[in-house]
Amino acid sequence: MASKPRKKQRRKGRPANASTPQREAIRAAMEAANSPLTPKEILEHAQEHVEGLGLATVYRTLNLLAQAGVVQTVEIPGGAPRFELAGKGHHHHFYCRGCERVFELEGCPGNFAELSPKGFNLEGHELVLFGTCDACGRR
Amino acid sequence: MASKPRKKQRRKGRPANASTPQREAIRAAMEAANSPLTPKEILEHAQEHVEGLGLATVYRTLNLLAQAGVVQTVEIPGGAPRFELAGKGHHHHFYCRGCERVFELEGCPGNFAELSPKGFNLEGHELVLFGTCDACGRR
DNA sequence: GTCGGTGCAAACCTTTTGCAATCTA
DNA sequence: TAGATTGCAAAAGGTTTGCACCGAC
Repeated sequence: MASKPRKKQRRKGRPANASTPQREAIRAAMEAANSPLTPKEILEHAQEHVEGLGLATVYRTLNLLAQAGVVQTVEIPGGAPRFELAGKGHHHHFYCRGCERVFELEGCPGNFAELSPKGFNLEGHELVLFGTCDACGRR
Repeated sequence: MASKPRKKQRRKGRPANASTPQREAIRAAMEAANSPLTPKEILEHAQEHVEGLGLATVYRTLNLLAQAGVVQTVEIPGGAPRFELAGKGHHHHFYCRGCERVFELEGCPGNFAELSPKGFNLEGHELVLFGTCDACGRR
């Protein structure tokens, strides 16, 4: 180790976390949808605005936004991982086994503290409901 | 046409879903653990009883047992898929962010029907609590 | 000119599948 | 012997990473 680590001299080029057409398109795709989307779905929607957009950029951007707390991951047991914009307040999801779509739910029964064993520190929870949506139930 | 069997037509070879050392070891590994295990963990534990056991066999057996309702999948957001023996009654899980272990919880607040939108048919739910376990909380 | 962002392709990881060998009823 | 199970390796999906090029400050 001949040289000592330099301090971050980062103001030369473009600032980090810049707004780019790709990132705008990815965020727009998620805003347009009112339910969590898979990376593939995000790619397809965003490609309508930015041609040549690659899946790697979608993943990189999603990870970036997730780290910044702008997007949240939504994992449905038995389903593909999805992403949605954060900042909508605490809510949960309903997964329709018929059309495999995910719906956002309002409200939360909360109060799961009593389920935690003694000495455990409860920091959060995840709740997913399963069944059939209105349309699939009528079939 | 060949003669028709009068009793249960047991085929010539080994009956399907037979008990084998591999399957016994896999089931034993899950019984020994009091928390859901990942396929890799199951493989490592089962290999102590059956040398040369392959990961493919673990997956095949798990899928077989899952289809038969003997094991259940437990998916933790942000964690690897895990498997546990079924037949323990309805319960949920606590995921410790410190040691990344999964603990089984007793009881269930139930009654999530009111969260479902009108016309939706609720068939089931999945609940996961996050936080730190007793040991990790003392650190 | 620098440095971050992007696209492409290769690498990685997890899970599934094809196939020959093995084993049991 | 027939058919089921297994182990290995290859395949298949999904996600991440390396690298050269491009564009914004």
